[in-house]
Amino acid sequence: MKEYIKKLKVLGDETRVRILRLLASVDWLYVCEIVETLELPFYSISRHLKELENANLIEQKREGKFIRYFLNKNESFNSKIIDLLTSIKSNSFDVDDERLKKVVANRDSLNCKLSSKDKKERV
Amino acid sequence: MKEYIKKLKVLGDETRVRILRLLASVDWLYVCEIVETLELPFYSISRHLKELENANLIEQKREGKFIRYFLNKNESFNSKIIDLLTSIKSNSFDVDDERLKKVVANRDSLNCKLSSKDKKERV
DNA sequence: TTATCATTTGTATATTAGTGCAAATAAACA
DNA sequence: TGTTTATTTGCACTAATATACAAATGATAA
Repeated sequence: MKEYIKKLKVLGDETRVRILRLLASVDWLYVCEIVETLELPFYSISRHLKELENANLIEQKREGKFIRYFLNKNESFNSKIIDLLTSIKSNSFDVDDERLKKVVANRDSLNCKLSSKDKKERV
Repeated sequence: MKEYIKKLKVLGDETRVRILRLLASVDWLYVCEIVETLELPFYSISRHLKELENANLIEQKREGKFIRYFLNKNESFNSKIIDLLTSIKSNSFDVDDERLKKVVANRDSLNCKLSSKDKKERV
């Protein structure tokens, strides 16, 4: 499929848009931080991240036990997409932003084990 | 579904992106002109137009036997989407633009019957 | 080496979307 | 009125996506 359609197709999902917006507001995030922020199961976030990566919208880098994800800023079309997405105003984004702030602030005491357990119970 | 996701979702299809680009380059088009330009079956174009309309990206207006479609320019998010799409460079768009030029030039002698027959035979 | 933690993946199932034909509308015209 | 033309729609079929669980992988630490 054409590269640009692949990118556009991947935008048609709220979780993926939320992930892209998170990554647009900080340099990078661990998978578990995204899980924590969006309150969705690990495997769900993982699959969405893979789709975003297949569309070359994001990239990853392993850091020991953790994996960092960050925006791929090497393509001008990507930047235009991010501009479009960050222009959207929505309640759920505000909530995400709030939670992200806390998660990043507590990065030192990061403990993915607890939060992912949390998630399972809450669902 | 949230309005903005509905719009983004609808962009994940090449035919719909091609339709939006056509409509961005002229004031309006008859359905049969889009069929003629994109060389796709009538029913396929019709269905895609309906999806674009459901997402409030385009509007229609009947003119006698024909129906005109045109961009909905009343939402700023729509304009941003159109800007994004028109920034894409692609061979197939060039071909569309060429054909559209001819179709619009021959608008006076418009004859949808012939061209849609054409389509069926070519497929 | 075993245990633990972060993340991904295989498989199964459910849901949604795309494709194509033929029939249905809606307007115009003979 | 019946016919033709432009467009939409119902239905059947196939293909793509989403969702969930459990098991697998890859890294670290005990």
